[in-house]
Amino acid sequence: MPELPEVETVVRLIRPRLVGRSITAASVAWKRSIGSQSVASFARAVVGERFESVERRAKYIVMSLGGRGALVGHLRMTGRMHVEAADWDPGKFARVRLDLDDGNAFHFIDVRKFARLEFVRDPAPRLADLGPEPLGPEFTADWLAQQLRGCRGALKPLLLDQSFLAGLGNIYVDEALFRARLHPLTNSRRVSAEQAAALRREIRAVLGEAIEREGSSFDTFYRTPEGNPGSFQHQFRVYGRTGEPCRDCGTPIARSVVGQRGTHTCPSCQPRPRRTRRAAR
DNA sequence: AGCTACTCCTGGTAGC
DNA sequence: TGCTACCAGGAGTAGC
Repeated sequence: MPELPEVETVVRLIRPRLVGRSITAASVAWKRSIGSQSVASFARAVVGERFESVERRAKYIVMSLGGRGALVGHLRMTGRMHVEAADWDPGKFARVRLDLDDGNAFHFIDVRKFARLEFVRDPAPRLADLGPEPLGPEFTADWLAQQLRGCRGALKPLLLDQSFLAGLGNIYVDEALFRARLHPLTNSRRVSAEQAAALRREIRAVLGEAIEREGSSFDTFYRTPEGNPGSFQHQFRVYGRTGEPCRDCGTPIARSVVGQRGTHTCPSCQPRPRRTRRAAR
């Protein structure tokens, strides 16, 4: 499922094909994909507008349409974006199509219908609650250590909270926690300054490496806008490796549930915190 | 504040 | 082969 590296990959690939292009027609095959706006008013809002910029903020894709507004996209689990020649067939999961003035068409494709592509006059309000970018300058070891000291809950749900830190999802949280040798149930308040520094370093490392490899494709869903799978799934150390030997110590990777999310750890490299709350299942 | 549960969805898979 | 049941999960929301 698209997390920060996958969204970044999508943005980098579609940006040069969209910026400067104008929308000549819009059609919507699944109404909820565009949020609560009617298809007619969505089409009125976007047709004739020109893409000025395509940027990523956390897992959102913000496509600015002049001063008139913006398209804000979120791929959730199975969303995809393509810019292709007008006769390209987007398949049965096509949800929104925007024809462009250069003869291409932008396609918003989504199997599970959770993804959104909404027109808003001002994207700022819906991005206002997001925490800092993990690859940005605000995300320092000191900042993380200080924030963690002020929180009480388990580490993993906090890292998944987009208002705390914006862009991580289940896969990269599991990978970063493993690399930092921290158990997902560690109480945030008990993370030392050294551990916070390691966690910050590993979060940035795992995201950076994943972007280099154009994200992770371990199922049939995520593809780059060129239709290629990413390759970071080959670098997974714990995610999806339940029962397989830890690459560092050979101990079988364990699966548990933390915060209703499948969670993968090496029981030996990431020992459970001394004073645990009840582990979920 | 921090939990839990629920909602939205459907392809893939396990079990029979 | 064909059926059913269940699973995955990002984010928003509600309730305790």
